[in-house]
Amino acid sequence: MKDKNISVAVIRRLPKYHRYLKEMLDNDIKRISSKELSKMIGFTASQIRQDLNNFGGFGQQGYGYNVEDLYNEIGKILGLTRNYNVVIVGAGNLGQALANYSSFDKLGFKLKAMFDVNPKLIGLKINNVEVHDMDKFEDFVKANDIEIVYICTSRDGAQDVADKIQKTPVEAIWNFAPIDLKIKSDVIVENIHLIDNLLTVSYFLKGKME
Amino acid sequence: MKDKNISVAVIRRLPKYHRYLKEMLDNDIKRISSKELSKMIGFTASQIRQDLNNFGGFGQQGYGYNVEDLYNEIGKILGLTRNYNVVIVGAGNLGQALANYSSFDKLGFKLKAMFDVNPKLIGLKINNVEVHDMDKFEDFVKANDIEIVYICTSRDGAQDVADKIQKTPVEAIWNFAPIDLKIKSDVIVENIHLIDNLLTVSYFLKGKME
DNA sequence: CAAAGTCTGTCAAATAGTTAACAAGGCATT
DNA sequence: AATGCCTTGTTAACTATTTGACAGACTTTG
Repeated sequence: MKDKNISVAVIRRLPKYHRYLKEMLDNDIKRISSKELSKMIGFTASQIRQDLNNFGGFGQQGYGYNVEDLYNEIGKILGLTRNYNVVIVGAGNLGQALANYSSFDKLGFKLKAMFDVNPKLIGLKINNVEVHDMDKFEDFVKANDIEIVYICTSRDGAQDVADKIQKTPVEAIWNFAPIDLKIKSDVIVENIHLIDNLLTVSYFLKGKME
Repeated sequence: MKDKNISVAVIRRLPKYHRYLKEMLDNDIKRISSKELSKMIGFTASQIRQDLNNFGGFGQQGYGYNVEDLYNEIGKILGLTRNYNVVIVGAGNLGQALANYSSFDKLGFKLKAMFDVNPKLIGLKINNVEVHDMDKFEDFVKANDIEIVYICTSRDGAQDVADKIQKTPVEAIWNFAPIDLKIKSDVIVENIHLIDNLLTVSYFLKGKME
């Protein structure tokens, strides 16, 4: 399964398939056709078949797709076959919110520690995970095979964290700070730019009013 | 400025322009060419000119763009010329995090109230905004000209909130619950699907390892 | 077990989005 | 005030993505 030449557009749809298939699985639905899935998920049936075929022929003519198999296959494609060690930097409300989401844990993203510079937060336990002093970050990350860091600091702290990360074997950053991190190495960066997203809301709102 | 036929791809880049222009403004940079901006922002110069030209000729040949003017123009396009009344449903960590972000307020998104079903949270004040009982939601929203609702509930509570919203004049939803809301009216929905985003991280991580 | 119906995989067509190229016009400098 | 340099706006070429169409394969049903 050498996923070469798969476009990002396709990749970003995969989690949605995964989500809907999980729901079907929970509702004991055994099979699904691209047409039915289309109705639920809102993509065209053609697109669904095209998307899935990038990774192999998971369906069967005259039958459709086996929900459980397809769910597992997409899980594999998304890298959900093993656990990832994770830490959160920034133990404010947002960091705590992420620490408390059990769904990340269930998918294999295992939170090993949190870090902050604020003495009031250091030592706290959130959902059984301890908040450490940021001083300990590099050592901890190296010693515990951390692969992903969620950056939940303020805008100003984020680049510092990114710089520190580049001195470690960390492979990926999930960034919530409203800034584009400058990264020299090949660390993967995925951003949640809340403000950017909110501004599209006001754009469309404005369009409605006119 | 009849923004007809503008593609969503363009719209989603506008907030990024806005963000970079703000930074330049703060650094007293008066003018910028598409080429320089390209270097900073990572889009091609051609794309930048193309994007901006969808909305009008903001630049000047031989000179470039006036940073302040362009910032203001993009602000206008994004609907940042007035305030929006907002409430948050779900006063857990995430709701509280959003309530505490001053940047939303600065851009004109004015938080008027929060709502929750949890008696322990009701009555609390977060950043000077009170948490009300969810029972009061519809009345409050109607009485206070609320236009945008941020849904920060669990997955299970979200659709109920969406249903309630459709009985009010609320125009837009910013949804953080991991579900695609079923909406019959023409309410604008913008989703932050954290899990979907995180799964793209594991996808790319997996790709790196191979 | 054969006929009728369904549904995938895939190729081709259509649409959308991005990049390249350049003419025309303003700026800066002498 | 004229020359040369920049930089936009814009058109056209190119690339990517989505949709449509259908042959072939499997399922279902009687």
